[in-house]
Amino acid sequence: MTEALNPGQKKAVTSHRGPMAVIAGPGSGKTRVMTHRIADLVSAGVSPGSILAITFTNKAADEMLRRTIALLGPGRGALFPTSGFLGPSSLDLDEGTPVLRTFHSFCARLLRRHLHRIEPYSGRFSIYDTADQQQLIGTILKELKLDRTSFPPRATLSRISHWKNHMTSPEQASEESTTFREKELARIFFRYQELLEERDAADFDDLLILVVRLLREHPDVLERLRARFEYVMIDEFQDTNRPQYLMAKLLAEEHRNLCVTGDPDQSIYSWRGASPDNFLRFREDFPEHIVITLDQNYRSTPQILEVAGRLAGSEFGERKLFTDNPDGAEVRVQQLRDERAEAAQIADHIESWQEEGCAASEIAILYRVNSLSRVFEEEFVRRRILYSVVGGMSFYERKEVKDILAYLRVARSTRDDVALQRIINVPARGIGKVSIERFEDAARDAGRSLGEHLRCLDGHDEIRGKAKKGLAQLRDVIETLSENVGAPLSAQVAVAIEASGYLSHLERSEPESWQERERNLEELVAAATETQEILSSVAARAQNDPEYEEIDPMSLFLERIALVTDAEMRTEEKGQVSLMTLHAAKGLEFDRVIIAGVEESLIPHSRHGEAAGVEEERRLLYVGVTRAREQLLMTHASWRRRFQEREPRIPSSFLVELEGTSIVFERDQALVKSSSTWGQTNWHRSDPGDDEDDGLHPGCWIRHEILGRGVIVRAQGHGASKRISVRFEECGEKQLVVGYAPVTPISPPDEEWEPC
DNA sequence: ATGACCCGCTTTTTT
DNA sequence: AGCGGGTCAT
Ligand SMILES: Nc1ncnc2c1ncn2[C@@H]1O[C@H](COP(=O)(O)OP(=O)(O)OP(=O)(O)O)[C@@H](O)[C@H]1O
Repeated sequence: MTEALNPGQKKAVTSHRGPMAVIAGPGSGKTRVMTHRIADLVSAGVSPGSILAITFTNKAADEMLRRTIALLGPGRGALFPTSGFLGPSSLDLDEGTPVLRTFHSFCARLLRRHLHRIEPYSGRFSIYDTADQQQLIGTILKELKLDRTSFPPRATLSRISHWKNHMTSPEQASEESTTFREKELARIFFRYQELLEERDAADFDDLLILVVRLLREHPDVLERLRARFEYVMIDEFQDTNRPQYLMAKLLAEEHRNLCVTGDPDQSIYSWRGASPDNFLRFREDFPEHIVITLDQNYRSTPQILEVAGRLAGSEFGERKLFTDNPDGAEVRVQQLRDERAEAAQIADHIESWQEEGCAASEIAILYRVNSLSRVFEEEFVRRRILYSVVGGMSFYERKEVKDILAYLRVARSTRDDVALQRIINVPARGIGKVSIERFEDAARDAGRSLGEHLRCLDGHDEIRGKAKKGLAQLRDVIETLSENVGAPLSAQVAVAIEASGYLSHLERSEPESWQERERNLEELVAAATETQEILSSVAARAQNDPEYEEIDPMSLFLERIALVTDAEMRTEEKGQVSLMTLHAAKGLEFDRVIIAGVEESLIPHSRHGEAAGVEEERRLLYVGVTRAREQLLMTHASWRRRFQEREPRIPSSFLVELEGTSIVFERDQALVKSSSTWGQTNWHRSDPGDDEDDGLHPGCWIRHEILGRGVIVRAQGHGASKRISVRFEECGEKQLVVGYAPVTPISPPDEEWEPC
């Protein structure tokens, strides 16, 4: 198998030693460089096992491994089996396989082996996901007597995560805090970290931070890893954070073979502590590095790139892209009446594209927030369009699945109190709020975890009667599960469902949906079986490796569930349209892309983080636009249902900036009617020079086709992109873009209508 | 003291 | 819609 490389790519692929940064725009072949470079290293005789390649998602890792094997050809590729996430469990061994993983999965695997060296953790540490974290915060708020309205768990966690991603310790956070609120947050942070340690648990941020600590505090581990991974590569470098960079630096600063690829213009995860400033740090720490820029786009038509370029504007995109690709269809922007009309229109497009012969798997619908997927799903089900939603509410986030997983976690570790709290009275065993509180207090006073305290239940009697019986019952269930830890994974899962009496609980408490939920549990058993099979085959292959060290299967099973989102596990079936957020679309490409809900307050989102601001929103749309190969369509609705209300919507301000490109703007027919200020002409009247009096000044009255009558309170800008704030009689103040909003100046209403 | 039931708030993006 | 927090019947 061979694939073309341009001179820049070739240089990047064949420069094996020394630091290198490949900085290039979308579709310029960065990912292709990564795969070819791995293959080239191996062809040059480098041991595959000495290559560490970090990708942004697990899916990208699998894909890269697959492509590398294909490049090497059947003889060579067979050298390293496709083991994916569950692959060889001990990273220090198995020289035959390159390690292709995300930072998080790489770290988790490393910590399984080495975390016992950091007090007070063990190699069986639990990984806490967002739900676990939130539960922990809930516990802490109760303990510190803070209320959840002033410290919403979500926001609290994001503050804590921000500190952690900047490697700020709770002590430092407390010192730096000036306001009362910040100080309280720092207190929560302190306790949060304390409890994680007590519970032998790591959250996602800890996985990274603990590895940095491990490498700093244990030189022998660092030495071994440096010797093992002689070539380090990182993809999507613009979206790495502090701990990730430190880790890369620690691994590579001696041999200096660090290759990073990325595109600052596609940096969209600053809210997670990521920053393209890592490129600057790289330049300082590896001053002898070479920079390779690629500026030819192989993916998209000139029409799509024109839109991308305009979106980038002068803000970014100094790396101008050019393409030799032939002209394609015009980029279109469609306005629809409401979200249902939008979904119907999109379904129409998909049907006609499929008739043209476009494969469903080459079509993607992208949106800013997951909640938008629902209306599409409903429409697609009705129209029998096959689709698959990437992300959103995943299988492993279902309540029933999380409950059973909690049983498995409790059986594995007496320190995992979040898991125990989750199932202490599920199914109901007569242990109520008050009993739980007493039990927790007693455990804390005794200096024990809940799990330990439950074990020696008979030794104390702060709880009696029904609740005590319930606790004893729970203890016995956990006992049964613990005795089973050696059994095959699927058997362990089955026993958890069985011993807990979960099925009858479901039937009792979920009269509507118990059947579906039961099916989910069956699927969980099946997932365990599958994991077991993969692990057995990995173990079989490693048999002649005397140093092969097996990590317990349940740890790996739970780890995979925590770190590999279910979208990534789902085997991609052909013939399905993909639905996902703009974030999830990063790094992917499709023949035809529809970006839905391109409306103000959605993109740019009304609650974008303050640090990165609207510019990150702009980059996000830029990422979405540049996913398309042949055809791009953006839609926006004039009305959108949110919660129970129907809200009027105005088009994204980013669309206004796209006037004057080859984009075709189309309005919903039902809205066109006869309004004189609304028409094609508006689209081309953005020149501030020929500003005629449009009758739209503060104090003037207007009529909006949908919103009714209102008075202008503010006006900004000129021509079609002029923005006005209008106080409507019916629905309060709204912002409108003159070029989009169907507004007509009217004379002020008669005085007699005014209240006197 | 427990648990069934109702109400109000919430929804940005994710490893 | 889904969860925590409240109320009320057992
Ligand atoms: N030298 C080349 N000749 C022809 N096609 C190429 C070349 N290099 C890359 N491509 C193709 O261009 C497309 C984009 O490449 P790739 O995904 O590697 O880009 P990228 O830089 O990683 O993009 P992004 O930053 O948007 O994720 C792919 O379909 C790839 O096969």
